[in-house]
Amino acid sequence: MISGLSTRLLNICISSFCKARNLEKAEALIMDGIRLGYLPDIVTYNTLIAAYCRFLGVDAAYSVLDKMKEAGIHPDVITYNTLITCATKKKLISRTLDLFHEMLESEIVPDAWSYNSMIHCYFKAGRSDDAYQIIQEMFSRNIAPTLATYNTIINGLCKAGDIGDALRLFRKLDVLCCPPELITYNILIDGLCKCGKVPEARRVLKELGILGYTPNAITYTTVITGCFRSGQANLGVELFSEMKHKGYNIDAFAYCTMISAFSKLGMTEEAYAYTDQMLGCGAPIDIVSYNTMMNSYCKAGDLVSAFRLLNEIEDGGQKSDEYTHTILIDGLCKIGDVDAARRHFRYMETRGLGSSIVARNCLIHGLFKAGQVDLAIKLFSEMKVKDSYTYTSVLHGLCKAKRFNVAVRLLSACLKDGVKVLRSARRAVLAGFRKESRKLKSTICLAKGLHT
DNA sequence: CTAGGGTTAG
Repeated sequence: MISGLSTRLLNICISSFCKARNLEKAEALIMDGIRLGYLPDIVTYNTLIAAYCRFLGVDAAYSVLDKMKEAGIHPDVITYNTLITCATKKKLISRTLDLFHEMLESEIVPDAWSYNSMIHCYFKAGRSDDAYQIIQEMFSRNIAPTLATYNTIINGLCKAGDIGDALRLFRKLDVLCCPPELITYNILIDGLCKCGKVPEARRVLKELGILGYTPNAITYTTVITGCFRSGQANLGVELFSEMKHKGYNIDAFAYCTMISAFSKLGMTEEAYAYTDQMLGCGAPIDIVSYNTMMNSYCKAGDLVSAFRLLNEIEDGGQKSDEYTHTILIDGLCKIGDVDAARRHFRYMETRGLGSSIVARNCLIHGLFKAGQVDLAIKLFSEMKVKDSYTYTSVLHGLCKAKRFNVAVRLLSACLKDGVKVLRSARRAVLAGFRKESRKLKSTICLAKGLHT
């Protein structure tokens, strides 16, 4: 009894150290506890695993799971849910699936949380059909869906472009005994904005107010992004100052919303003004904020400032990511320095980020633009995974280089494999090929004429 | 231990 109580107290202390990111202290406390005879329990380990997931990633967290098993404590459904959620957050799809299977093999019965995470995982991976299958499985196993389940599905449907189904499910929530909450409204508003239905989003916003919900900072930034996307920059700016005026916490999220919106419009001055505000307000600057600032510098052609930020990131002990380097590579290509872009891509590879399809797409585009056709084709043929951006860039590039025969063959391969290619690329290839054929025909006619 | 806002390419 006393031992149980003490372990519980120990767990509370460990939890607060974990929240403060002080994992060394947390582990030292576990060791102290063991010395005093208070053995860590499942809660201790789950707390530690959650902290490892948050700060060090799923691999590090998994090593705690091994230690836990060595100590004779069996992982439970919460242990696996924690790991699964972490893997999904990091977009490690196959890792998520492996963990789910491992959980089943360990005879741990998945609960609603597990299923919610799996649904989220499949939607995030763009695998809607697999998500539906998991939902089916959840129902057939009589696991009651929660509001989080419906929120996850509505979000997934929105992201998959299925706004109609998302709205239908949303309207059914009361009947399903899961009345929507603010988070549900935020999901729906974002989904509506992202598919261009800003007026509907504003209707939902109004409905939210009528029902007595108060929009939070997330609601605001979501609507602001929607305004900019629909060409209503003024309204976006207005809402931002309203947000400030009403005392909402203006954090890096809010500032980055404005910075990236103005960057997209090519309005450098405004983007820089919000950057100054962000840096001046003392909010912590995370990697996404750095990437946002770098992007605005790159869009303005100021690569010197962008690289200065890269040094700042690395000196400050933060880790640059795929976005960071892709932004730089694209920036270098846009100012015409493809050699530097290639060098930076090699640097990116040394950082273990070389598999980035977006970075490769940018580089291919830049190489074609700079007339380095053979290098572009080499990079293209080396790519293991290609997408519709890859093919569109390559088709445009081949047309620019007047290699219409290759382009036609590639285009027909795309059509056969169901790869979506921008209409502009399809038209360029066909127009070029027709023109080329006409030229060829007239040359043949001319040659025939000369010989007869 | 899940679900929502800000970062990249045609």
